[in-house]
Amino acid sequence: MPTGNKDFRYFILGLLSQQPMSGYDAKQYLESLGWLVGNPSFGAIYPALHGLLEDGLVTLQVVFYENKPPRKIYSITPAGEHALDEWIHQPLLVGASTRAFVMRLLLATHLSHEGLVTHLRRRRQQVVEQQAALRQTIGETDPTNDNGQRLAFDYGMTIASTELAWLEDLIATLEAQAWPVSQEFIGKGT
Amino acid sequence: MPTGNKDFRYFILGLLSQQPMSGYDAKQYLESLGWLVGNPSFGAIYPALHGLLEDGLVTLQVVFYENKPPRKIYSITPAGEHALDEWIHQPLLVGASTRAFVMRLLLATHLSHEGLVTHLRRRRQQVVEQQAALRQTIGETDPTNDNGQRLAFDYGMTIASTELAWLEDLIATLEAQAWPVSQEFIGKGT
DNA sequence: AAGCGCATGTAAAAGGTTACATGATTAC
DNA sequence: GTAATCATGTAACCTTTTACATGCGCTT
Repeated sequence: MPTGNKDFRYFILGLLSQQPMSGYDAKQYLESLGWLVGNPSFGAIYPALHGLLEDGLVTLQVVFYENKPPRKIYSITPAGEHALDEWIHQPLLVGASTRAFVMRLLLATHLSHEGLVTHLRRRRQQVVEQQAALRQTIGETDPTNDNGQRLAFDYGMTIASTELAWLEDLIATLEAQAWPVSQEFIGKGT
Repeated sequence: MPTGNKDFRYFILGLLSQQPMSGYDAKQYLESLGWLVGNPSFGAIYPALHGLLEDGLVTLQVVFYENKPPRKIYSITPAGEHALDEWIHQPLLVGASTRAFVMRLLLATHLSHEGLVTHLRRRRQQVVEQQAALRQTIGETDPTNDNGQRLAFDYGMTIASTELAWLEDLIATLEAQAWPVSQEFIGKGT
């Protein structure tokens, strides 16, 4: 399969594109996000950085301190910018995790207006499909059924509805921002 | 430490405790849940069943058909019931995934009233902490900051708030039921 | 006769966590 | 002197996906 692989690596690359930092920095930053994107261990972060370095997507600069251990600051290269751009514009795989969605959302600055809207629309479709699947299963299941299943369905539907509303709202806002161009056009026509 | 060990295996065991089924059945059932608990592959399901069988937590019965391939129906054993009971009452690890929470929620029938409330309370605490972490990071970050970050924070806060409200609501309902404990119809015994 | 749905299974590879090792400095 | 923070890194392990193999019966 073409995409989906090494999402985490590209996400780290995205962080570096916003600001050069060390592996330690990256860990702290991710922790500050709560569990939005999980809390990967050093065993995941350092190898990711080494890989990016090997591929020439980042460069390394060692900074020495008098009273602290030296730090390895990674910075993105032009090749890295290009790779990041390619990755972030790839559509999420069907059934991609919420985490995959949030990772790209966090790097929204690297998306064009159109790219962001597209990303949100795709997520919206997935959430709609998730809701449909739940509704169908709930319909098929006889109502005398398991309590845990009912709770989980309700949970899923509640979260999905909220996310959907959030997405719709944001999409509408972003589309309105694109609107003035057309309005100008319409204005001239009228 | 994102998840408890072998959560998935125990989750499958939980499915079997609700109804004997084959690996193929399990896959279909999980798919019908949308992405509530993910869509594990056969490469995850079959080995899990083999492991359960080896540990004596399930038994196997092969059912033959005339026009279809034979199916291997797994049923939970008393030892399996016991192991399931132990597992499901263990508190989720700090930072456990939403998926881990939902898996236990789906098996809520196997939790006592107290056990379910405890489970929900622990999840509530985690969501509260997640929100606190986000608020703090948002506060520390200067407002001229990155657009993607703002979007992701807003997303995280919105989802978290909804989940929190859902949890509070359910906990309140269950606590209200706690006194009129009522007749628990355990099993189908007459 | 080709292809699909059923149904099981396994091996290789990918990706992550856990747990450790190192070593300097600051705080109690 | 002992713990904690800073900072990097590796190796063993665990789990899961990917991708394949098998084989039957039904449909086109």
